[in-house]
Amino acid sequence: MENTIQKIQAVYPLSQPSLGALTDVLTQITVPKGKLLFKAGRIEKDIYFIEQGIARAYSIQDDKEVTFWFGSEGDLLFAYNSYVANNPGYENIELLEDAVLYKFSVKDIQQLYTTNIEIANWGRKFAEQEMIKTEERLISRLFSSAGQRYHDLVDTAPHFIQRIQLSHIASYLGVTQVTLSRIRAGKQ
Amino acid sequence: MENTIQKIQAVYPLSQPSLGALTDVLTQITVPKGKLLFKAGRIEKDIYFIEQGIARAYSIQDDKEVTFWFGSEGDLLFAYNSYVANNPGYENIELLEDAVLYKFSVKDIQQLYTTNIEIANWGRKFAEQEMIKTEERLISRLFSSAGQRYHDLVDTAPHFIQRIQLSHIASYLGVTQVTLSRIRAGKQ
DNA sequence: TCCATCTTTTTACATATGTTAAATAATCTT
DNA sequence: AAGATTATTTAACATATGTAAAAAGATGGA
Repeated sequence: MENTIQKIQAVYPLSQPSLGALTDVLTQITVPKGKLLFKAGRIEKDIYFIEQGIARAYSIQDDKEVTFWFGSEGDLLFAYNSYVANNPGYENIELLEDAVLYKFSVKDIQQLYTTNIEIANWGRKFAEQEMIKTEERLISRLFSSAGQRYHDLVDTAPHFIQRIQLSHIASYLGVTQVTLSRIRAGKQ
Repeated sequence: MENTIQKIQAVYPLSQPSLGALTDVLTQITVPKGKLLFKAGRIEKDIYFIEQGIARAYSIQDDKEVTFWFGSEGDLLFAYNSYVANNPGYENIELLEDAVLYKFSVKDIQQLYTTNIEIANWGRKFAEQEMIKTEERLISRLFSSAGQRYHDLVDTAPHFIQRIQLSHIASYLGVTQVTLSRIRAGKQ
């Protein structure tokens, strides 16, 4: 569980006992490529660390899939509204490769939040970092053209470009695959 | 400080002693319309609750202001990167009306986070709620046209439409003011 | 290795949105 | 109240991106 431990300590360093309390609630599972782990409209009870593999989150809008997130090793899979407020999620999350995950329940982590101040602060830092990342994605949409954002993605997350099919990348960038082809051909 | 207290308790209910510990670090200030409270590139040491007034956050991109956030009574003014990581912010925050704010320092709140588990969980819930709100803004951009988003804003936040000039609204919606005029005229 | 399927690119055309500028409307100042 | 300034709408034109369909390329199974 190397990637998972590294992610946990990168969010907010925990003492050995607190780290133990957190890892005690984790269970390893393997999931095949193509598995739809989260479905929109459900209250999701579990959260997963990605130890190995790649995933995308999408929603259906006017009969079309809109991809709005990619994750890989070290990222967490969770439904925002289920995690925060025990409400139905709007995200479908699909594994794009065979994956190894560490699973735990929202209930377990919330129990730890109210009893262990280190883990409460871990949860705070985790939410703060997700908040920053989400804000960055929003800002990048507001400030940059699809072409710029494609090149940013090539520079900062080449593994996404290499491992994910272009129809999903185009959707993520907010353009059609035709436009992404034009971008890749250097026509803008 | 009615709006501020109400906001604090809405994020995560605090016991009387914890609420006292938090409000003890607040100072009331008044700020005139037009004041630029946060400037991009600075490490911002303070955070503010909006007790009364309205504000916008924007950045400069290619010589143009891009507005990406509005806030009013009960919202917090803070620079994401300064609050989370003590880094320079990318946001300019301008008061659009004469305002009453409650000010406190990032340092003070972080001190409380490490010593008071209730306030640590308050900070966690606050970040989680900001994360959800930011994700919602992103999703709304991805899924809805500017026209739909304008009508959503009219329905869910009419005070923003009434109190904020249309050039800022257009920027927030990600279109030019010409397009917003066409939307308002019902031409789409 | 060949065929079927899936993915990506290219083409041709339609259209929504941007740009620039002018006209109208609203607000502020003295 | 008049004039000046600022905000909003309208018009005319240019262009980037979407749509639909076909072509080209890649992948996988028998």
